[in-house]
Amino acid sequence: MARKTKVEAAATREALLNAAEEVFFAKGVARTSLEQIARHAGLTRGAVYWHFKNKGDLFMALVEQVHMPFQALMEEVDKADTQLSPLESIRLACHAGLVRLEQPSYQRILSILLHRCEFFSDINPLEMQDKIGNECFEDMLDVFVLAKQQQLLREDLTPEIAARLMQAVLGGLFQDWLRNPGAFSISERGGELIDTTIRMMQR
Amino acid sequence: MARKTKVEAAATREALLNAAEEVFFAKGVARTSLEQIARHAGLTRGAVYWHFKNKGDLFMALVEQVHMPFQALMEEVDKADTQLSPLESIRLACHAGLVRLEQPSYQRILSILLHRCEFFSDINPLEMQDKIGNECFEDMLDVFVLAKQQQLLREDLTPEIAARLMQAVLGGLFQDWLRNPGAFSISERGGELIDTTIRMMQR
DNA sequence: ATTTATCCATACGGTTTTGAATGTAAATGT
DNA sequence: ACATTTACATTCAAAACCGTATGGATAAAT
Repeated sequence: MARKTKVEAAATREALLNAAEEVFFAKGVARTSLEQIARHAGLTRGAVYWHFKNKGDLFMALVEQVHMPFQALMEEVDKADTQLSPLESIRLACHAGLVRLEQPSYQRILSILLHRCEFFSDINPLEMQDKIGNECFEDMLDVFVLAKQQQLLREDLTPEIAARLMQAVLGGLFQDWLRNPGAFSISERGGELIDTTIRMMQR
Repeated sequence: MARKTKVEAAATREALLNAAEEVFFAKGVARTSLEQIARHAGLTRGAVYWHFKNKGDLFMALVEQVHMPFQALMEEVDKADTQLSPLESIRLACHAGLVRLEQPSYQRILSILLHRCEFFSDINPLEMQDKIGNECFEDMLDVFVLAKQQQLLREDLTPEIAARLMQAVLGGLFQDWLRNPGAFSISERGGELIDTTIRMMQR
């Protein structure tokens, strides 16, 4: 086979990632072979093993594309309006997250991570989910602590419980929606849930 | 091989189910072969294919063991105290559900269904999760409608949103806990979340 | 007391998938 | 201009797994 230029090589790498995303999403990770991914991209397994060590390596590369820390969302909304109350920051950051989720690539890759893969080789999706969840929790907790200090929370609500509640709502929402993304609009129904949750938390 | 008595045969079927539960939980459904399950039970694949059609059939038999409709929980708590308000019924039914989850067998099988299996053959775990979730939602919705009629809910809360919120909280909680059951006690932390959610919903 | 059906082990054939080895033509370095 | 990488395609050997077919001893039916 003829050698390609660097840009062409980068393009085939992208093509492989796109193909993996589509086939993983359609058939699940365990049931798709590297052969199927390569053929879907119009290539052969040789290309896959050139660009990636194995299936686990390819999977990791896919998931890294959607790493979206909660803090980044917070900074984004705080930059747009620097005078937001803590609870408003959280509310808007969640809304911004929902909008990102509607992007097809995010949706598919998160769906793969949550619902369409098991353990394999040295990859543990549950640990990855846990890490993402805990990171999100820590970031939210800091802001809820602020809200508590400013007396914005109900008296019977500690920052810890508020953060855990918010995390559970978001986690359950994602899970429900990613299972069946066509059933409802996540930005609409999710926004509703987030708004009422924040509203109920206020004193 | 010598023929066994009926009770012996039923015992080996149970042994196969238990072995499947343990190996599925430890390695995920896709990565475990029927050979591994059989050997774990001290048997061979012949026994598996005698008692079950294939891996999907075995999986279905496993999952059927943990079918726990929300309505059953409601009836259970309503039987214990027939004078409960709708919101108290929901709260106690959720608590009862958490207690069941702590039973190791429930925990393992639900963890398999949620986190440790993908599509395979003609089995679609996502559809099963969806069905369970919707069933739970419908049952809860009925009770929230009652609560609304009795003016027990905040004015800005419709029964639909209340039910969706509750479902999201429970779903996120299960997901978090099943990912890492040793991290915290679900009846404690989950009970806390449920209680505060119900409390916040009241007017 | 036979006969038959059951419960499971064993053996067989076939498919799928993997990782590595090898080939090769063009791009790139010098 | 030449040597060397690069970017894949192709081929190969090995392992894993499935579904079925077959065998065989005994419980159960008659």
